[in-house]
Amino acid sequence: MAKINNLLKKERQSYILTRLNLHNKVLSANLCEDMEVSEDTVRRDLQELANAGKLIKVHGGALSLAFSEVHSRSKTIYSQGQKAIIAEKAIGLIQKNMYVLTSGGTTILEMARHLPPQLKATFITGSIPALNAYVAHPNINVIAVGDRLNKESKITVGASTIEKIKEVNADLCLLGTNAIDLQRGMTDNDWEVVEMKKAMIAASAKTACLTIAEKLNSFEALQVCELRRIDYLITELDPTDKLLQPYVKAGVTVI
Amino acid sequence: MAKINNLLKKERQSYILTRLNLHNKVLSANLCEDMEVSEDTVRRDLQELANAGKLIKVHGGALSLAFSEVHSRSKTIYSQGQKAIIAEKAIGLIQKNMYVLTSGGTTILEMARHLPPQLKATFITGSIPALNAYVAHPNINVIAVGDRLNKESKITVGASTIEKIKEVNADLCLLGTNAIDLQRGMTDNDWEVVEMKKAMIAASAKTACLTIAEKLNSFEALQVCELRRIDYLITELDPTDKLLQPYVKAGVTVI
DNA sequence: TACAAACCTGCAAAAAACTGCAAAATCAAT
DNA sequence: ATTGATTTTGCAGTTTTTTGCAGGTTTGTA
Repeated sequence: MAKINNLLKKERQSYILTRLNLHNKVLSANLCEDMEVSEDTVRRDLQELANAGKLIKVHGGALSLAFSEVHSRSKTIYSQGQKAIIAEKAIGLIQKNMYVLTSGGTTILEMARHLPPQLKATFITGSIPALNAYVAHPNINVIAVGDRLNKESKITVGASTIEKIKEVNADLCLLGTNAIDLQRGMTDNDWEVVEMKKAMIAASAKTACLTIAEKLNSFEALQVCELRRIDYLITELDPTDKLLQPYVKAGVTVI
Repeated sequence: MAKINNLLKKERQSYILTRLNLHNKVLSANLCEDMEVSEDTVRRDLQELANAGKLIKVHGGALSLAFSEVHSRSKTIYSQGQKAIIAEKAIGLIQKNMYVLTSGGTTILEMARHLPPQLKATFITGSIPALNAYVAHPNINVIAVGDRLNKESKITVGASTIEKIKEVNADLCLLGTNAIDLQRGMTDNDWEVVEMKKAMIAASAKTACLTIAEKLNSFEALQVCELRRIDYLITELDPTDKLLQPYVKAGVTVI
């Protein structure tokens, strides 16, 4: 970083803000070296800018305002909206009298809440929160696959669950997804959950993968299935989005 | 997962939350490796975030709030105070490592919420609301008996459910009760629910009948079991209450 | 029941922040 | 240009924050 000296107070502060916009963070030690002023001066500058609400002061430096917004309330509501978009798209795949296998997860839950009241279909799942949502629906049939409960993921797991799923010939499988990328396909971090999802995919004619775009191109330790086993990829983005083109090219129908 | 170093404290915590939102859980060991700080620092970060209510700290890592928020809405239950009394009495019957079959209903639900956190036992049920309550408990094992869902009563019913229950040798069966009287024993109004309860009683060494006193000496169309099959009768009243004496005389242990 | 991993407590070193103060710089008039 | 008021800056000493570590304890699991 270039050294700049003999700055007036105003100039220093605008320099700090410029750097902050560029890198989203500044360190006091760096600033006082580059501007050739004492740490105290830098600290006082940061303090003033923080009081003016132009940055967030932290121990050792400062962060840009964009930083705090990442996990604010508005962000969580925003992601709720994204999941609602995904939910609507997924519902478009469900036709009358279909048998639908679903996993758990917040995205699936959102879909369960958005199901149109007149829809007639049969939903099969081991996810307790999903079951909870399905029972509120007036017309669908619900089948719970039972066995031991994995309390962390709130789904039933175990041999009996897998067996029951294998007996099903479902039309569609809707899977909430923790991670997906081109090389490793769909991956997850819980062995039992992975086994469940594998069984669901095997028991369904078509598989749809629901995920917010944030989780695209990330991976976890355990593979659920290769990318080519996935028929539909559903995100909140427009199918023409640049981020999704690699998946289109790989043969997945992106919705 | 990519390594990122030289982070400010706020950045570290933000990074943790991002990863948590992405994958629903993080391991301390992973985090301290990826951010290149000591385990102590990670632990302190997680502790602070947990105190701020941004995540759930668990042994070895942390969990996202997204999942646990789902079941937080608790409707006010009819005569909740009385049901709490019944719940406490019923819990007194449960001993360590017991296998307990339970039906559904608000009284059972109240009991599920009152279970002492250190209790270790196995609970088996087909009731979705009960399952929802059981998953929140840190130590119990939970087994869901699965099959078609009866949406009115929110329990699983059908041949497969009955079969599964028959395989169990439970120590105790806790039944929420719609109606009980001296002549007809326990009665109910839903064919499928009655079949489930019959199976549960047959599969248990002891049967406890939970009911508010209001429902004593009333009856419904379908018999679940005769009075002599009931080992314990649990109401909110004192066992010496006049209303209960006929049941004592009939050989039921009134609690 | 034994073992390893995770946890907690207290401590100490390093970095950063704060406090008060005086020197230096800036500004605004003459 | 000079002077006086005001602001800004740097410094010394002290306090706080952060971090890692040593130890002893708890916890989860096989």
